[in-house]
Amino acid sequence: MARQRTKSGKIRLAEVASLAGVSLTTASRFFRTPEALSPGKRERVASAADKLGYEPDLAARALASQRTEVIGVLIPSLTNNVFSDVLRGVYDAADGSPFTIQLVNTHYSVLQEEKLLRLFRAQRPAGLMVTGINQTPNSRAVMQSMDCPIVQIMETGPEPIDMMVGFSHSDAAFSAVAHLIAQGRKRIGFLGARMDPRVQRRLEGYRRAMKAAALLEPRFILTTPIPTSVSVGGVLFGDLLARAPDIDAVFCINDDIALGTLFECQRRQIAVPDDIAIVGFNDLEFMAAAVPSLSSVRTNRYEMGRDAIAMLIAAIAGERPARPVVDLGFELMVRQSSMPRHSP
Amino acid sequence: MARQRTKSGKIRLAEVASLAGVSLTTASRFFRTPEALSPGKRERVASAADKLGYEPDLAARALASQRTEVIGVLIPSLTNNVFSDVLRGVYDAADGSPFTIQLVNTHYSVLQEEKLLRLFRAQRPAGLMVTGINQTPNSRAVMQSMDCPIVQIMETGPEPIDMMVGFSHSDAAFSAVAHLIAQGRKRIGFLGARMDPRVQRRLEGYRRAMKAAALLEPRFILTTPIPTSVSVGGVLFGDLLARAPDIDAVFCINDDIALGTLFECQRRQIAVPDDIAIVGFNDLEFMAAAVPSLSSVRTNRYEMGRDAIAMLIAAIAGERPARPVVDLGFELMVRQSSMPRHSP
DNA sequence: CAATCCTTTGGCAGCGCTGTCAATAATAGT
DNA sequence: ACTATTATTGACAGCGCTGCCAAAGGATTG
Repeated sequence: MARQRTKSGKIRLAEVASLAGVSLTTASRFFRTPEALSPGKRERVASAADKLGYEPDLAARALASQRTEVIGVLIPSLTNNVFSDVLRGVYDAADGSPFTIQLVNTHYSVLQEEKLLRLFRAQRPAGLMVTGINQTPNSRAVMQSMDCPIVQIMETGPEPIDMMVGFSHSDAAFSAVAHLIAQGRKRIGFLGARMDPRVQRRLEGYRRAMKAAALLEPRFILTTPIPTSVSVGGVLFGDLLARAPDIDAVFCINDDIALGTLFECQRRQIAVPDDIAIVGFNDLEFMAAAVPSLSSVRTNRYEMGRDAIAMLIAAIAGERPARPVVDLGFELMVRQSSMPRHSP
Repeated sequence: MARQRTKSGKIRLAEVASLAGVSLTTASRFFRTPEALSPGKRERVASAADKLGYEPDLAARALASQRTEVIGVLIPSLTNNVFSDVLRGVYDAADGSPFTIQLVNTHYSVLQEEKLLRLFRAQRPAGLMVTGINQTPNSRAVMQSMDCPIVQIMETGPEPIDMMVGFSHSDAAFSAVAHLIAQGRKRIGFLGARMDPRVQRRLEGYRRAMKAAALLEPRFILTTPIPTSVSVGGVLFGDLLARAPDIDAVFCINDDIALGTLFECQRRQIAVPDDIAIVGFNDLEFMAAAVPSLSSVRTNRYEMGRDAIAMLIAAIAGERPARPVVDLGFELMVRQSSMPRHSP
């Protein structure tokens, strides 16, 4: 009898086939197109595979079929807890599917992104998920040549490479600032850090809302390229106050900055919302628990990751979505920090 | 001339070889053992590969060599922001190496862990990183049969499967509670959620410290199986207060719970630290920024992920560490929330 | 100068699986 | 009953690369 077992003791498909009394081809077919097998053989291959504890060799499969079951995921940062929610959705959606997530970190660098895309292309992924819509022409070209479904997440915009699931950061910021204006706030600060493309668009939304109310003043806007954190939020707020002591509200580009601002207010005995109103962005869990509770713009991060991967998996199976661009929207969560002032 | 280019237009190694004027074997050797090539050929293969933009086919390589350059990483949760720091270290350490991280989520389930380990084994990873030390006998058996370096992280303990990098959660908790006792606190609550093995050991450390001071009382201990969050922290603290209104300090199993406790104190006008001292665990960034700043036990999560992967990569290269178990320790960060009371 | 050893190179047989095509069996149509 | 289809199955040739072994030089040694 010919060699059945591989050197390493691993069970090969040939062994399953011979135990089931079928050809290698039929055994292989059991895993690819089980419906093409007669019920009898299907059953026999299944039980043989089960009895032997067969696990397919993915490398051999990938080589022979020229396809993989890998979904490449490009994320700009692992630090940012926004992405940890997205990733939860990503992994949850991939769970139970045959697909494997291959996560890589671009560190907010478009060159790194280009390099990683080339690397992915060489491995023929089944699908690809990329963050944002600001890919370089080179990156777009690489993706276009990849012949696998691709989904862009976090934002929506014109000219999707393939599919998109996100929301309008500009509109979300606009609505937050419009809310503050509606509450009677006039001198609304903007606190931004690590000014990535999405944050830039939030700034754009802020500008649009302020300009519409004829309240826009450059001195209200304070940004820094350094990464965000709660401490940075406190420092930024302090700096803003030094520059524009008359502000009566701040829109923070994320919740860490907002929490840092709240702490700084507590430290300086500034009453929130009576002296200063605060609105954050993302609506992390702690915003509702803070004292006072902090207003924020809820974004659907988990759903974004989950739906993006689900769309990808469907597209890999040939089911193109009806609409390739999905806008998950946002919701303004108004809490104590941006409520009307107590009457004096 | 024989087929050079693969159907998909991908450049194969044979093409590089012929452009460089060497045999396929030599070209292959350039990527495996470049030092075995004569400088001249090495140079020619390098420039040919570069000119053609050659990217190796990893599936073919894996199949032929019976090895992969994949490091499997098993993490129990993607929600827990403790792990996002670990993962940052993991990905940073893998960056620049030929190794690829394959991340999977066990959802705190040992059965899931077992299943995932079997799946990994079938793909012959180059190395493996698993969380914690509470693997089932089955899981240990699978790992032992895997013939690749394995590192356990988050904790230290006896009988490493192979290597370990972590710290003693029990000692860390002990030192936090001992600190509170040293500050004159007598009725110290314990707030725990999602009681995973590491949290259990923190409880053990708390018990040890309290018992040593003859202060241990069951009513001080409040735990819940539900996942942690800031809100849950607030609720737990409220419940603890209802049960033991006389407590003068709380040790929280993580910083989210601690922050929730602080907020709940603010809500109830309980003075921190005068009425209640608070100590958290992990020392997330916001702890220092809170008002009052919150004491915590600093754990080296980033370093844990980074060092674990570095050890793995070294071990794959044949460089076994001098000591297979690395204790990264912890540091008690004493801040305002556990300072002495103001004199009355 | 021959014998020996080391360095460098190439030929070749797979790695475990899938895609293609042909063969056969079963079913339907006339 | 006989042919046309369709449903099942199997044989076989690779997928692109590496590991092994042998060959060819070159250097070294006695």
